[in-house]
Amino acid sequence: MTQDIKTHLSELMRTALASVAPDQAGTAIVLERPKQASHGDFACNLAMQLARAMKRNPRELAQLLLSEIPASPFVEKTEIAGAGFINFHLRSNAKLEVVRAILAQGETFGRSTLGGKKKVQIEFVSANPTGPLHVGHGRGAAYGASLSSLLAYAGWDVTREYYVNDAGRQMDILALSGWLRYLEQLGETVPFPPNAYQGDYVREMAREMTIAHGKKFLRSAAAVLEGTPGLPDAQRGDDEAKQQRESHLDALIVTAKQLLGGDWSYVHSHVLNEQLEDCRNDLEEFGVHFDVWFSEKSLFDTGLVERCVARLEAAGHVYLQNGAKWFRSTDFGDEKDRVVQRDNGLFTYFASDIAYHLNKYERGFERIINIWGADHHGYIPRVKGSLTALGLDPDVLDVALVQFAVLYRNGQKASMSTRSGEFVTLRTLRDDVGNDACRFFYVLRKSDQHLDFDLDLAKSQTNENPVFYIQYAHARVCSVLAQWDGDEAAMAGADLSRLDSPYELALAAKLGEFPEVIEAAARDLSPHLVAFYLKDLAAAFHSYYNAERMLVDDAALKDARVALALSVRQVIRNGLGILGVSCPQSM
RNA sequence: GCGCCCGUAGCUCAACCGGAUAGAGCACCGGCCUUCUAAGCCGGGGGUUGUGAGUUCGAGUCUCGCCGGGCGCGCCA
Repeated sequence: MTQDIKTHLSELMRTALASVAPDQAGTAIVLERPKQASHGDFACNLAMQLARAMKRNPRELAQLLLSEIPASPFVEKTEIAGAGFINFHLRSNAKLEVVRAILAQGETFGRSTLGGKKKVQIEFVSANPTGPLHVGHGRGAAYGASLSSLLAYAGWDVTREYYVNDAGRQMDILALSGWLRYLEQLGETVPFPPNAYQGDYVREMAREMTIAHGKKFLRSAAAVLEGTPGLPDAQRGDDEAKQQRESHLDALIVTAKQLLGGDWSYVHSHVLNEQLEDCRNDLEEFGVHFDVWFSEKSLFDTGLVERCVARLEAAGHVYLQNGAKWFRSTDFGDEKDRVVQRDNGLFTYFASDIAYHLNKYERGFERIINIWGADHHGYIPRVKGSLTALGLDPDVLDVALVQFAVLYRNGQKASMSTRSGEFVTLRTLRDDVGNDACRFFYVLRKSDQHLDFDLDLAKSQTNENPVFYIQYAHARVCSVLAQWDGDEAAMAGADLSRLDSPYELALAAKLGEFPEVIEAAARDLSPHLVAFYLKDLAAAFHSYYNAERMLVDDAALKDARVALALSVRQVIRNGLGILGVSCPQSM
């Protein structure tokens, strides 16, 4: 029953609708939980919806509908209120039925068949493995992991995937950075380029290489610098100077590849694997798990990128200009056409991304969700355009944008640039704040809203962090149950009729919302709704806890209250489980 | 300049397909521990939902203008 009380009411309304307005039978029945208790347990706005189509007074229509609603054993009374709402007041047995359902269903309570077991792929984080994850990635990780759990809970067959950008220039820069540090440690100092990776982790990787391979990769500084254009003055920030720095870096990469020959790919894969491993460990510790780590490089190795571009070409969506191949994305709503293959023959990142998406479709996913930083929003039209051009349905793909978290320390913005090395890592944040608070804090607001992450506040470990509030409710239930020391399983059959206080009925109503919250949150890709719901549930429990005693002498009443407490514990567990937050037994 | 997103209490944020008196937390003020965990509860002050129009039974929510903020506009990834 439980959730089906809503379905039940919906059927009552549909019966009334068929009788009052047969030609409007297709109108959706909307049942809401009124904000005010005096408005009953459910409100229906059907009469107002019909008013427009039928050009009649909503209250009159409400009266007609009301007289046609069949009698129900669960409904105490119905009434017309406001502009034409029909309010349902339920009998208390109907309100308490949810407790029984929770105890019977346990950790499956709230699960839904909404997703129909359809295969959905969720790709998230996908940070370049060129350095530690920072707090911006953390948000994407927390959101993606929670969303994945949420959709799985709502009946989807979820695959969590990380796209590893192991094929581009950034990886070359990282390999070069590691190698230059390696040379430096062996006494061959080449001026470290300002636009190479500065972080200490690069030095550490270099140290590991010296330990493992000694002087195997050693070359003279003079050889490295030979033929390399010089660096502009460090103070210069103009475009020309920036261009010169990039050229300098690229020249060094070319030289390094020549000097190292086959060893270059060793250095390259060494730094890649180091960073990837670090990243994976970081995420696993954060409770963020991936089913697939997908290599961008593999798209080139299997020739899919080439085939993909050829396919676009064959379909007439590609033209040649200035030696480069352009995809005519403007035909599909993009602002301008995009290069897929440069005049030097190299494919662009966009080309491999088209191939990646084609691959996703070919793997048979019925739904694809990309979680991107909001700064990539301009990228959506060209990707969707390329899918359309390939004859695929672009609506299979959803892109959920995550705004970057802006970090504040001592009331000031903290820098988050990876290259400068002055960023706060996710690991640092987790150490300071704790994984639970971190996971919860990240999903406490809509993902596409800016998040001000106040480090000092998060570090303070006070009750200002709402995750404690929810965990505390759970711990309180556990504490009561420990003192009660009865048979939990037997409570599934407890007589609940003794629960009649406003606190108890309000709590039961709140528990009953859980399945609706799950579905709404899954539909909107909004795990934050689960977080807000849990705060509300915890609040209802804390109020009750302070108002009534559960372990009373009256055995029947005690059993009923214990059953209620057990169901609260279960729903908190189910909810926090989706958000990746633990449920301590005591605090 | 063009495009996308956002403006809600002092601060950080909610608000289910457009519904009834716009809600929480923090901060501030006043109460509650001889009774299951005070990381809690109860009460109080605090709002022209940036602004001006429009759509309708009804707008924080939809449409348009304006003001303010963010992001994007590479043969980068």
